[in-house]
Amino acid sequence: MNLTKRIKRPTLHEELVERLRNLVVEDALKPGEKVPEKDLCESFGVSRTPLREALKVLASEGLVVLQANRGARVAEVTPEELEKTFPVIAMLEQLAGELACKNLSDAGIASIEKRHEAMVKAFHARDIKSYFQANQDIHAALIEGARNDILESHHRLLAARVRRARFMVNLSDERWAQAIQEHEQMMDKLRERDADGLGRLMKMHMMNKYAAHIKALSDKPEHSDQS
Amino acid sequence: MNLTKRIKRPTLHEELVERLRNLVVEDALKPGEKVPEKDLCESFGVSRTPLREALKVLASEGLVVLQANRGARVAEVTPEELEKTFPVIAMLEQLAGELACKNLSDAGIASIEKRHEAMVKAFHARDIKSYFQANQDIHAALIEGARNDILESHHRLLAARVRRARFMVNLSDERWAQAIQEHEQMMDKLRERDADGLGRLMKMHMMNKYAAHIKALSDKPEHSDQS
DNA sequence: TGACTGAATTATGAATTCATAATTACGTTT
DNA sequence: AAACGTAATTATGAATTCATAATTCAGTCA
Repeated sequence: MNLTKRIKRPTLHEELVERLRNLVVEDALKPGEKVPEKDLCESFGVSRTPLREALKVLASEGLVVLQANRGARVAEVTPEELEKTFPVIAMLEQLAGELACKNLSDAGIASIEKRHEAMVKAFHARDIKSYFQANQDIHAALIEGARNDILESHHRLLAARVRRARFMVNLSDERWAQAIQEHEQMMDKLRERDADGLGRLMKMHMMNKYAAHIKALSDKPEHSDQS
Repeated sequence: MNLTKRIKRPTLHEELVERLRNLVVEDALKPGEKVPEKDLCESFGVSRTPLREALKVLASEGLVVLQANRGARVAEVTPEELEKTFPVIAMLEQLAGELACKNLSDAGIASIEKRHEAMVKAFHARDIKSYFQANQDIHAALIEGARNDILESHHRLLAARVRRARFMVNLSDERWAQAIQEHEQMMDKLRERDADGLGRLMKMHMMNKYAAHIKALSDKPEHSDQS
């Protein structure tokens, strides 16, 4: 009798890390906002000890910042941070593309292809929600297809931080169309299993996304103090 | 009266994260070894609370692994992990090389040059200790010269994990000489501020380092059970 | 009225306590 | 003697308590 399956009862603090991370990434806790231990403890029904452990982890991930004797604040998403984060993500995506071409099975590629079609359909239907989900799925599948958990975990960390930026701007229709085109090209390379090609495209895709963010930010009138 | 300088009194847990990380990276705590909270609490003179917070952070950095109700163990350094980590570091070094060429001042380059000479001297004197230190300084200076703290923090995380591998093998004289040569080429590119060139070289340097590790591991007789 | 002082309150960092899971030690049975 | 089962011990996860830093708020004085 070999029960390889382990009974998984996550510890409180692991659970909390996950839930808190979601609150931050999904913008339920807004950047700059202070994270009141007491309130969260009550709403989660736990004591401060595991919650504080979770906050330490979130801090090491860069999602919150701790100030001694002043508690935790949700980390801001600044243009400077984006400027520094995107190039790093772009490099990781490049590597992911290269490795995915080598390590994905034909079935894996077919699965991505299906999601790609769903994404294109969502684009034509202007269904932002579905588009966003499909897009995220595709990228996640490519990263996972690289079969490199170190790469995956670091990518996830950075992606979480950057994903919060989507609440700062709304992407233009032009950028949306361009992104679809880039994805088409990526699919071509993936089908051909052109590792270098896909890597280059994924890196470029990410830097173009960054450029679009920058542009959207500069176009945004808000915060321009001269009225 | 503007005292921008803040009195910095690190919290206990920050201090502990640092000290524990050192113990792990410097191999005072051996891979696979269990980390007994009680003993460490005594030797550091702190209670379990901040120590456990520190362990959670170390775990999120991948230096220890936590098992529910079974405490913490120092993470193993496996060939599989190295295989996955080195390509990621290599990409980050490539980016660092590109950015360093753009962002380092002439004085910064001169400073690296000086360390490079010290390293070469240590090589000819076969002074491994000094060599290792100078080498590490150079890489750190290049990373820092990239002026990208996101890149820097992720690189530091990965470098810490990989650095532990040096206790697994001893590098060959051939590899040592080759590494020096690679560094010479890197210095050339840096002087010319050839961003792409330096990036490529740094990536290659890292992958060659990996290859040398693999070779040294396979040459190593230990653990080959047939006696 | 408005800025400053200092006490009261609150929130935080860290130690301690408590409940329980894991490990060890021991005794029993075959 | 070896293997199993059970009790004692230890280690861990989480709650609670305690000390102190930060913040709030009321009162004072210019």
